[in-house]
Amino acid sequence: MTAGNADVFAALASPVRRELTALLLSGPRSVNDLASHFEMSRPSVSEHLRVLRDAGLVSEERSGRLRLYRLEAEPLMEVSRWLSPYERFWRDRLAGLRELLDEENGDDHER
Amino acid sequence: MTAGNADVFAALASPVRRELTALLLSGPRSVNDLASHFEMSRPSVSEHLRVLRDAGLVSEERSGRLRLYRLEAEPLMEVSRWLSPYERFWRDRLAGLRELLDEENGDDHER
DNA sequence: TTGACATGTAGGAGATCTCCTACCTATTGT
DNA sequence: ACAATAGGTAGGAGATCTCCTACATGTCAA
Repeated sequence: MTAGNADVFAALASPVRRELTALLLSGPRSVNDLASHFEMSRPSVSEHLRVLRDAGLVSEERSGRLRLYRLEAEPLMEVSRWLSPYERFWRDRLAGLRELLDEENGDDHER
Repeated sequence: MTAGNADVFAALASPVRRELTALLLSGPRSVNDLASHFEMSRPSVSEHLRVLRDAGLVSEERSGRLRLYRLEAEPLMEVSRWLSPYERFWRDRLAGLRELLDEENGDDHER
């Protein structure tokens, strides 16, 4: 089970785990490297990494005695796909709002 | 405090709450209307709505003895903004993948 | 081989989540 | 005013989360 069966949103619900994914944006990192950015113990970071792994958000690659964690794109793309109907929703909303503003004052706006 | 102080990602971590926001895409709905789509008790749905409200994802408007819950765009836009660096990430990744495939097309590999 | 390092796992304490069943309040229709 | 309707809140049971400290495992260097 390398894949992501677990809930991606639940995995991203923790600020710690979001920071972990942010750290991994710049490339793969070892556990100790990642853990050094937090106050909490290294084993706790390890557990957060497991949650991310179970959600498919990261993968691990062994390299000697290091384990490099790497960000995986697919689950994030899922989030993006989930978001798209809502993007349409707020675009419509903003369009409606602008219409309203336009008709409420005939002034010309800058920009 | 109508605004969303609570964690949007945590609010979206629950499948029930994601389904609630999906239901609200088509427009404002009352609590009973929303609750009718779930197996769980109405008070439990009410609590989920509170979590969404605390995150700013929905707002409530009283209309007689009904309370209409309405989807709010702003927190979803925050999610979208959070996502954008990752979008860049996976685009780069896909671009790299295509490059790799293109150059593998030239020579023949086994399989 | 031995020691040092990198990391995962076990087990547990305490906090939080999720659901329930009462119960309370506000609004509407008669 | 009274009953019915809509919906929030209290309190609690059980599950899950989050963190910790040991401890186990695997790898490298001497």
